[in-house]
Amino acid sequence: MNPMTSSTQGRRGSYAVGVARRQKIVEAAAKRFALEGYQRTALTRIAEDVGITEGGLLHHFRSKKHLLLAVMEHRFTAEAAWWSRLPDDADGRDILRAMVAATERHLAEPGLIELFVLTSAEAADPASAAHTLFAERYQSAVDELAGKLAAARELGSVRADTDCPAVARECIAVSDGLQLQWVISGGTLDLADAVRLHADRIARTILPDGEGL
Amino acid sequence: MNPMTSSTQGRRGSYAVGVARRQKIVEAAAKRFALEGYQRTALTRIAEDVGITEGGLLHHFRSKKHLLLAVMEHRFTAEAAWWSRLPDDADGRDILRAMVAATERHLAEPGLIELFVLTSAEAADPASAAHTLFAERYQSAVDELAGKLAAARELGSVRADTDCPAVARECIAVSDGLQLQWVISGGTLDLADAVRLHADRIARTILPDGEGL
DNA sequence: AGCGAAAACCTAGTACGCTAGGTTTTCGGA
DNA sequence: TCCGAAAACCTAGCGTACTAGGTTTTCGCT
Repeated sequence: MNPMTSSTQGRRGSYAVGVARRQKIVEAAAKRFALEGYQRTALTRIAEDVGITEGGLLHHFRSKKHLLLAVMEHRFTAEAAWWSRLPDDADGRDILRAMVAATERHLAEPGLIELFVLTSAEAADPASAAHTLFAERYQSAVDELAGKLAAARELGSVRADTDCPAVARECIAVSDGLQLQWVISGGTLDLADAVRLHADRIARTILPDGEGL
Repeated sequence: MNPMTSSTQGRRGSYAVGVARRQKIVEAAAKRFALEGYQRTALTRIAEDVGITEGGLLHHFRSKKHLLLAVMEHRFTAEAAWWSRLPDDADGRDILRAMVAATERHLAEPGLIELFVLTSAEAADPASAAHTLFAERYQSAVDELAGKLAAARELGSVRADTDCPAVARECIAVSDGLQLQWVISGGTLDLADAVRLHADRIARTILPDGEGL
């Protein structure tokens, strides 16, 4: 029998101390990243926060980017949980309104959009770990949204000639693109309103009544 | 008289050697960044390429980010020049088609979109130099596109009830957001097609005939 | 021509991200 | 209970971005 299934296999998992430590690290990192920015926070500081050495921290997270990734993964999980609360039989209008609501929630969490933009850039490098995470996230985000739209189309609350995956991609692109413009404008841009305007345009082209939101 | 206007003012400008050096540095940096990526290229390498020390390089560009910025500024200038070729009396359809064409041009230049996404993230920090550049770029990009749309609206080739700045922002957001999805998909996504689909939707909502492209 | 001030460039040193390899701690099983 | 293997953690050292301060080069002006 191979070592993985053997009864005498070595201890594979983490120790209790390790799990607790990692959680503390992610919390400390999230706090510092949001507060002073990713670039400006030194790993040594985070390590100090949780009472270990920089080297010790790097045992748990192979690189600073991996740590950023862990923080973002945390956020994504919360985001996915929120979306799953949208009922399966939601009509087209409900779905578009949920998009707008999601943007408003993002705005409420300070520093989140900045971190998102940063991780996006990191993900541009195919060799990075962020790339894998983001590739998966985008795939599932597009798929989920497209799926909900397709379900609504079956129920007749979205036009039959709608290209659901394309609309889903576009909505996500607008959301990301406007978020970028928002951070760069220094918060001047009325992000929620801009997203609403787009959702309204989508509504006029994919809802059977041709009306906006 | 103040020192700025005095005939005995010190030599303010750069020397010929300096100008030439800076140009060489930007060229070398652009090449390396596109080839091996921003993070992976060391300043020492670029300095070697142009025959100076790392310290010497940092005399011309205060930081690696400033250098990246200089490279991007180069690209933006070329981009602006391209857009200025669009005639002032272009109708709504022409403008939307130009958007699609712009995307196709971006795709032709390898590494450009990656660099753009990277600089975007950098620009999220209000204290960075990239922030200022991007803020200006977005403002002028939105203004120019909105202006062209408004002109078309005056000529009747765009509906009278169109919110031109909003449409401009949305177009740019979609372009940026889809570019992000493109790099993350590893080039799998048909970017040009996705942009075309959006332009088509815009066309149906802002052109008088209600037709697509 | 050559003075002199500013640009151009270099050297030395610092902080940070990260690696390699060693030491200590945890904890399931004999 | 206590062995031992893996996790947890540390120390030492490297490469890179960047700073401070000094030296050399450029070039307008007299």
